[in-house]
Amino acid sequence: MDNYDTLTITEATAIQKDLRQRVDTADRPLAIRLIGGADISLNLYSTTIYAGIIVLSFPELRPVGWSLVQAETRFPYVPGYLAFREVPALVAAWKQLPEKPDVLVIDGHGIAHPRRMGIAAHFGVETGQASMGCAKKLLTGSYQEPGLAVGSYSPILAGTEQIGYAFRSKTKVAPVFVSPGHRVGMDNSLAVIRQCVGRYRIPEPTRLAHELVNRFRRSELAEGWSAC
DNA sequence: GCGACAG
DNA sequence: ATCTTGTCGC
Repeated sequence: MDNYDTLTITEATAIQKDLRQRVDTADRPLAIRLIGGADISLNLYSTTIYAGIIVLSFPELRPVGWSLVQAETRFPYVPGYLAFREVPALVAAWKQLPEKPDVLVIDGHGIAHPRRMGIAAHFGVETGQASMGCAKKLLTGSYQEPGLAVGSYSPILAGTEQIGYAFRSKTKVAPVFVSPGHRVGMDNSLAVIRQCVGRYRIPEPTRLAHELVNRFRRSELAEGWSAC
């Protein structure tokens, strides 16, 4: 229950079904002072992963610190089971943060997942922290193309159930897909991401986290915690 | 059975 | 996920 490396897909599926019963996706007033971005980086064919979390002031979106952790993963990348590969390292990076952000945006989906337990929801339930997902590609569900103007959005549907939003972060550019993780509601997830848009398609939390872990993988940064 | 398939 | 330069389009 602590090491995911030897799990079978059947066992992983059972864990997702169990975690699903504990997710809290109710909308609520969010008072955000700090927001985090989480991502991992790796070399092709390597079992070593570089996980990182960057913390930004909100709503200014200025980096205030980060946490980096190098780890080994045995669990392969299997669509629908990304959490079993990346969450352990992200949790280690999370625990290392001296001050936790109010909401963590993770690269990947929240409940926009076949069993409503994508990496962001999984991480949130496991740590008890508010989290949401922001992915570059759809995993499951369908959506109508949002208007071409920045800020446009449309719901991601799984039958009649809404599981997220397709959000246009840049005019005439492919949308990003956001969804609640834990302790963040559907509308909350959209409101948060709207306030995280900088000059690029990828919202600042995950964009900066991606940049961070890549520099870490290339040995330009050291493992551990650092303030900006 | 067939196609789809986060990072 | 990662490897990479130029090039098309607004």
